[in-house]
Parts: sequence; structure tokens; C-alpha cells
Amino acid sequence: MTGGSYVRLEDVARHAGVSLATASRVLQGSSHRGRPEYRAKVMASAAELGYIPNPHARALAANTSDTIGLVIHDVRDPYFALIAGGAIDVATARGQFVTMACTYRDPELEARYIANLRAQRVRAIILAGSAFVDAATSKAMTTELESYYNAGGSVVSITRHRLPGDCLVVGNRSGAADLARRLVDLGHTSFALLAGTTRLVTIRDRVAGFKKGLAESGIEVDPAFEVSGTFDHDGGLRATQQLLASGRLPTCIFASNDVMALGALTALRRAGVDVPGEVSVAGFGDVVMARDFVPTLSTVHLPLEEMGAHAMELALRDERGSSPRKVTINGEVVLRESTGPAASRRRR
Amino acid sequence: MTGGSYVRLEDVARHAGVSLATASRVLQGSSHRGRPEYRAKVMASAAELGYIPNPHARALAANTSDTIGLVIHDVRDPYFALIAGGAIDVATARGQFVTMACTYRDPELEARYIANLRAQRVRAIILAGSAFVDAATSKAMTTELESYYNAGGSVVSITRHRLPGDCLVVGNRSGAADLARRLVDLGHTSFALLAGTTRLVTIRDRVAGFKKGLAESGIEVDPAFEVSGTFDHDGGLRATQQLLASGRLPTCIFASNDVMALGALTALRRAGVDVPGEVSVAGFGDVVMARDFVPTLSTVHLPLEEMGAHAMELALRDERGSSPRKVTINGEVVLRESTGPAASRRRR
DNA sequence: CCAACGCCTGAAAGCGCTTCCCGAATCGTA
DNA sequence: TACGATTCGGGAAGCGCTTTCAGGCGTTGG
Repeated sequence: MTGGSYVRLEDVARHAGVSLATASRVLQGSSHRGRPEYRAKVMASAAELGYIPNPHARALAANTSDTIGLVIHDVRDPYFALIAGGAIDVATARGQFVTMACTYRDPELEARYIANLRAQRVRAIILAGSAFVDAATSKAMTTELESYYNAGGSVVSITRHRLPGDCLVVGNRSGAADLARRLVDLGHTSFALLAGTTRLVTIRDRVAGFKKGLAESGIEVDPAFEVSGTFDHDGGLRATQQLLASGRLPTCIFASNDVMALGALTALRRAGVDVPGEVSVAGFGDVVMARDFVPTLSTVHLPLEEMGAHAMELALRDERGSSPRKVTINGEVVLRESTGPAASRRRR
Repeated sequence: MTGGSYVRLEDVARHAGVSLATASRVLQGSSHRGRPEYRAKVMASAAELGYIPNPHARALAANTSDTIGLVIHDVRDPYFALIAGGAIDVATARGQFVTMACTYRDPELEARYIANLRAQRVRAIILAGSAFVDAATSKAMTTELESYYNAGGSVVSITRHRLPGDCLVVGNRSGAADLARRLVDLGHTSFALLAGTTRLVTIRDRVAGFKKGLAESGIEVDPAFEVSGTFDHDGGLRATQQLLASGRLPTCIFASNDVMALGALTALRRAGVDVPGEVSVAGFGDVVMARDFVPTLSTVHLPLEEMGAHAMELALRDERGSSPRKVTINGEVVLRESTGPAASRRRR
């Protein structure tokens, strides 16, 4: 980036026959209303010369920028890809830029990255991804974020309580409880739980909600049926194989996210267990593949893309909300092919 | 972003008892080697005060920035999510920022975005996503990119020929031809092609390569077996249903990408057609779900994440290559459960 | 022992934009 | 018509950093 000539504001001003200050005021649009003929002239000149302001100069002078920081767990994970997609689209439509990082839930990496975003004077920071149950882990990151927030920056977090700024929280507890009720209605009485890491608040909530839903009907989960594993396809697969190896199967398996549920489905299929004839399977999240798998997966639908878009809209509000708002997004149970009436025990 | 106090270079300099210029030179590291005691003092002061340079001031003065522009088709598409993931990780590791946009193959949006990236003086632009066969469509975008390139910026494109700068090109033709040969070896003689949009260079190449591979064994594709559809799961599903409705099935279906192949698998499963017993199915790309589906999908593996990482590395080379380099990435055929020996015609 | 030569350092001039401040112009009203 | 109240435009001072330009000092060679 050495050469290259750029049209500067000064060029526009001269071309329009006004001062630099006036040109600047006109182009920022905002509330300024100068002499209409000046406005017109400046706009015309800018268009004619193909003027694009130097964002760095602007940022330096005004101490703000037109970029938003997006910090997520991992783009490769469809859950976050959807959120990011929704957020990015809104930003692009509003002429804002998005700088994105994947932090893989590493609190230290998060902290460093946030510090950099602050130095960049980003307009807002959007943070997606559940925190660890152990709040102390993310102390450094929280501090960093607070100092950004206190300096006037907007913060919007998704699924992450206790952070400054606005927050979109997913009704994990209630969604899972709803799902449990629906499954109980189908006649299920014995359940397995594939929990993934219980260190994540999100997962803990889903599990707790599910248990609560069952408890309303007096159903408890056999501890032997609570299997944990990694939070991905493979985790679901292995956990289910473990279940299969134990020789005893529940009538229904709840995985704390869709990808794990898909893994469970695969394991069952390979073992020749009929779904939903013998065992029903349900997940949480409604990631794209849930609809495309065979059998299609019953799950709790989360409007991930809309959540990303909503987060970006909150982030871009002109004025930072006087009082931080907390929006709860409730999932909706969607029963598809992977669940069915409980097979009567005798018949097996 | 109003309040907030930041440590400036001046503070560091004063604290270290040197001039601003010296502090600047030390902190940029680079080749400068001043008096060692000064170096040490400055470094220590910077660390002690928690100095983070203002990237905008730096960008303004030096006319470069520490950010890379990443322009992709769509984050939600796992193919691009993987590329983006690989690229972002490399950038983060090197202390660079990534600003990302999804342009949905809209050439006009691409052009606008690239112009903005240029104005931002990004260090490099990485562009992923096949172009349309019709080159004229992306004229504006190409022009914009050229003017960026000529101004000294680095450009790395993935799967996109004829653009200035370096290019990672996927061996679509050869990969598809390899796949075809392997399928022929399995005894298949009648093939269906689910092509998706043939307006994309990538797809056109895959189809052409596949046909070439078949032709080597004197096999041609029955025109009735060339079905096109949208480039996604649903497209593969519908195309296959169309095939099923026609009453005649090939022994093998090749979909020009994995998601379509997964759609085909779903359609066949629903219709009760055994895979690979009656029909074999293969895709292209080896997106994560290909390995996790039931049956697991035979496909051409593309090292997408590595491609993203590689692209970023090219983009971050200190000096822009004197002559733009073109790296060809060859896919590797992976036969999994969705393909098998051709069922003998008689036996059906 | 002195001149010529390097290497460092610090002062200062921008990079392109925003915004404060003040004089000029405009408007309303008596 | 004239005067104060407003509004608007232009000059100029930065925003925080890089980099040029001299000048200072320590070396080396004659």
C-alpha cells in the first residue's frame, strides 16, 4: 500500500468552491443543514470525483469508527455462522464494517482481542457464545469490556449474562422444559441426556430446564443415562455408543445441541436401532442440517440469524440505551421425524 | 465512544525519557536498532503503561493498516465458513484484523465493498467464491480490485481466475475426473449429474471434468440424466426427486457439491432406494457433514481450512510477490459409504 | 591529531478529517 | 429602517502517529 492517489475532502471542497469545513459538515450529513445550494454542490462534487472519506482520518479526528467488532466462538460452527451472517448483513446494509475474530472460548484471547477493538475505537462490540459456569475464568475479559463500555462503547452480548451493555438471552431453560413436556406427552418415561460440557452456562441451563420439564410429571433421569462428551457430532456419537454398549436404552435421547443429536442419530442408525420406532431423539438449536437429515431432527428452533441481526441493530442504535436492555429469545419446539410415541416397553 | 482515556505514544516516550520519534521507532520494531538501553526502556514503559497504539493514527500516518479484507459468498455456507475460519486464525495469530463481508455473488456489492476496503488501506484483500462464467458481470469489481492492486495492495483470490494478484485455484476439473474414473472402476456405466447453476465457473469445471473422466472409458451421460437445480440441499433433493419421478434411475449420481449430494441422499432415502445398493452417490468438497451423514458421503476432499490459511499467509507476506503466483490445490477422492459397486442391471 | 564518515536522536512537518471559535450574513421584530 | 438574535461559513487547531531532516557524537583513516 504505497502508491495510489485518493480524492481528499480538500479536493471536493475546492471543486465545489466551499471551505473544507463546510464540505465536511455537508458530507457527514447528520443534522447540519447549510445553504441548500452548497449542500447540492458539495454532494455533486463528491459524487463526480468519486470521493470516499479516509476512515482512519475520520476515526482519528472524531474518535469513532464505522466498524463493529464481532467476537464469536468459531465460524465453522453453524450456530455461530448463522449469527454472524445475520449480523454482518445488517452491518453491510448500514454501511458499517465488521471485524471478526474466533476466540474458541479462550478468555485470555478474548481479553486481548477486546482490548484491541477498544484501541480501534469500534462503534460496538458484539459478543456471542456462552460463558463458562466458572465466572472467574473470564475476569480479565470482563474488565476489558467494562472499560470499553465505560468509555462510551456499545456492547451487545448473546447468551452471555453479567456483561455490561445489552444482552440477548436465549430461553434455554424454558425451551428445554417445553421440549421435555412435549416428549412426555408422547409417552416417554425414560430419558437419556447427552450433555456435552457442563461447564458452559448454556448447556447447564438446557439440561436443568429439561429435567425441570420432566420433573413436572414426576419423571427423573437415571444417572446412568446422563452421558457427557464433547460438544460436537463426534461427542454425540460416542456418548450414544456408550449408551448402546451398556445394553440398556431409554425410549428417548435428548442432546443438548443439534450437532450432538445428529451424532446420536448416526450412532443409532449404525447400530440398527430404529428412530423413532425404538428410540426418539431430540436436539436443541435447529441448525440447518437438522432439517435436512434423515430422519429430520426434532429440536427447539432458535432464530439464530435473526438474533445476529437483532444484536447488530441494538449495537447500531444512535444512542446507547440509557439502561441496558435484556431481550429474551424463546425457542420453539419443532417435532419432526426423529421423535415419535414411546414404544411400549413390552413389545421390544 | 466519547470518553475514555488512552495511553499515547507520547506518554510512553516521556515515561521512558526519550523522544517521541525514538519511542515510535523502537515500538515499530522493524529493522531499527537504536541504543539498546533505549530500546529496553521504551519496551518496559510501553508494557508498564499498557500501551496499545491507535491504529487509526498509525494508518493515517503510514498509509497502511493492520487489517485484511475478506470477501466471501456467504458465511452460512460451510464451504466458506471453513475457508474463513482458516484465514481468520492465521490473521489473529499474526496480530492482524479481518474485516469480513458476504456479497452473495452480487458483483455490484462486491465492487462497492472493495472500494471501501481500498479506502481503508487494508493490507490485503482475500476474495473467495467462484465467478460467473460471464466475465462481463464482474467488470466493475475487477476494475476496483485492479486499482487497489496497482496502488500496491495485495490480492489473493480463491477459485477465481483472471483477477490481479495471487490465486489459489482448485483443481475442479482434475478432481472430478479422478472421481469419475474411480466410479467407473466400481463398474458404473450410467450416471446422473446434478449440476446446480452452470453459470458458475467452478460448477462448469466440475461437470466438464467429470464428463471427461467418463469419456476416457467411452461413457457418455444421458442428457435426460443431467438435471440442474439450486446449489443447495433443497436443489439436490428436488433434482433427485425429478429423477425418481422419471421412472428411470442411473446407477450413480454425481452432485457438483456436497450439500446437493446430501439432498440427493435424503431424497433417495425417502423414496426407499438403497444407497449404495441400488444407486451410488458422490459429491464434491468434503464439507464437514459429508463425514457425518448416514451413509457417509463419497466425495472429493478439498482442504478448505488450509486453503483459507494459505491464502492469508500469501496475503501477509512482507513483500508482495514480484510475479503473482497461482497455486493449484488438488482435491483427493474419498470413497465412503455412499458409493459401492454398480448393482448388476439384471439383478434389479 | 584532524577530517571525513556513519549512526542515532529529537524537533517538526505532515497524514486527512472533525470541530471549536469567531466574524459575517440573515432573519425577525419593534 | 434599525437593532439584537440567530444561523452559517471559514480559518485553524488538533486527533496520535510516522518519517524526514538536521545536527550531535563516536569512529575510522590519512
